Amino acid sequence: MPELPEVETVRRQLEAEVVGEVIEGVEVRKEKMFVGDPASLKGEKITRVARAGKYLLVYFESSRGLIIHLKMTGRIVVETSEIRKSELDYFMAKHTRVVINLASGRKIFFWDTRMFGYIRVENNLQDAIDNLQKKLGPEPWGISDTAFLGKLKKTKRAIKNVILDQSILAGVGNIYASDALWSAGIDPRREASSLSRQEAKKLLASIVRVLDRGLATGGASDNSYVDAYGQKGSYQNEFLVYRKTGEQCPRCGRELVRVVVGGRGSWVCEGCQR
DNA sequence: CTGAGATCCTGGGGGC
DNA sequence: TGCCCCCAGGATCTCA
Repeated sequence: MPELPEVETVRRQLEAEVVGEVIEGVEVRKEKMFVGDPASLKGEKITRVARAGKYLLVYFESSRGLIIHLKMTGRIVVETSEIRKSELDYFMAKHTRVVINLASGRKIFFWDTRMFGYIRVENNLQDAIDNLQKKLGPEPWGISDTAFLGKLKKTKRAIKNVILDQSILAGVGNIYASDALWSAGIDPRREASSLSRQEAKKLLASIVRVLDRGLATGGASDNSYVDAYGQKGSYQNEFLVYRKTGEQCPRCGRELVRVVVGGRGSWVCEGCQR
């Protein structure tokens, strides 16, 4: 699932590939996944690609721009000489929902099996980003232990639901939440307000650590994620507990179990997560 | 106000 | 081989 490390990986690559490119036209194959008038993008020049939480932000030279969310199975892939024809054919297959044609002749593919993701045209991108930021909490690197603890103390919700709440902390998804909670030795079902200062500090440090590890490995390609070059990341090879039902806890050896928290699968060691 | 649950969607996998 | 059902989960919506 594209979470912060996956989206950031795509952002870096997309920025490296498409800044300076001018949009020639947009081919929308799935109406619901493109919000706005595709024809209006002709002539827009891309100047910057940024990110807010799990949202990709594509700036144009004008005040306009795009907000992209990959949701669960979205992929953004840029046509480059490194991507072989066979791979492009694959991306062009039935799950390609939008194709952005660039004046240089290259293409940006928006591929999404489950069609939860979207590209939205914003006539005033900065205003749209400002509104988006109001709904997003800080990224895990940008919050103090004290401020994090303060947020936890305010709610009786399960700690896992709280760290997945984008208005509290932006960028964490199910994979990194499960691994960070294991790393910090905290049971995902714990009431958030019950965490001690020490536990909150440890959890925040664990979240930062797993996200950094995700970034360093190019993200998790557990099922459908690939980067902007169509390549898999490798964080899935270092999952701590995510989707490891029945395997041994790396810390205490007890069998890991899957529990459901907030309707989501969560992997936990009931021996060393309290 | 909070928090829980449904919803959008398709494909993969297990059971029989 | 085929069919059914469960599962995957980010954000948004409804409802208690």
